[in-house]
Amino acid sequence: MKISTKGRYALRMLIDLAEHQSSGYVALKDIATRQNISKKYLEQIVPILNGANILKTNRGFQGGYMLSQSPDKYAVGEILRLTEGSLCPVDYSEDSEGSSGETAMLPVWKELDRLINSYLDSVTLQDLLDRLQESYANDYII
Amino acid sequence: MKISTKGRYALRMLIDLAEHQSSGYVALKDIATRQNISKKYLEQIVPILNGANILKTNRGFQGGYMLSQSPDKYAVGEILRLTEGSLCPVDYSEDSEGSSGETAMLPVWKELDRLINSYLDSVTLQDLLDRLQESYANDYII
DNA sequence: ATAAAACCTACCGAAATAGTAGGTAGATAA
DNA sequence: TTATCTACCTACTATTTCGGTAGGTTTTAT
Repeated sequence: MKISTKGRYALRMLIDLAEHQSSGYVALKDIATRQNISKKYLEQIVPILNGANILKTNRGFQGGYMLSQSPDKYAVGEILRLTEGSLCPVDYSEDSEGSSGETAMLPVWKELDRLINSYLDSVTLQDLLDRLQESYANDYII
Repeated sequence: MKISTKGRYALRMLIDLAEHQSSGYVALKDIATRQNISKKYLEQIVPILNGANILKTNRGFQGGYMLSQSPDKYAVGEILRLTEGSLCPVDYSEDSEGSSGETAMLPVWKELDRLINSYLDSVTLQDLLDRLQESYANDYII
């Protein structure tokens, strides 16, 4: 019952991009350094986001990535479903043999799935950004 | 983000035991057959529940297992935490290096954790049993 | 005594996880 | 036009987890 680094790194990358929207295209190298993630591994995650039109890309010298939409258009749930596959805690597609155990648990798994997705879809990149600004502001006051 | 067979099988076993409370000690063989689970694999899961005083055991001839308490005393969340370990979707124990990405996500993971546990702790074996009875009743009517 | 049950320990193949490594292709600035 | 910086692509790999098997030992009602 864990979210893998793949999904977490994708989110961290997008948060980083959201923070640096004004900087134009941001090189993967910089994101990797700031977020303390292996750049090579990030390279492997990027195509997933790229294929879903999450990012705008510039290749070559001074190339990099940008968010293709404003941060309030990205739900955390959406990103995680892209990178992690379904967030559903149980595959109840096949082999629901109808044993009493499975029958009894099915509604529980469905409700849990609904709960998880509903919450994660309610949080956007913009929300995360707002909270970051707040935490930075607090740091300044103290 | 999946719950493994370990936790699901444990739940199915307990549901089976709850259904057969009146039958005295129930042999693992019977549970395995009814729930369509490898008995040998179940043998490996049982000690986890046994160590937490979930079960009463009788060894030897006509031995088997019983619930040590009434079904309303068992929360699904409790069973899953025993078998799966923490249900928390992210280990935020170490390496929270303070990169903006981690900082921003931390409250989200915590809230998700709270949500998951809160829901799963609200469902008891008795609830599952009640729903099963209902579904059996519906089958009879149709 | 014997059969049926729990209990225990070791092993094992496949898949997923979390990366590395090394190279190709495109864009820009000098 | 050439050097450099970037994205992009493909393959490999070590480790861990998952989902079991296999085979034996101990306990106990009959």
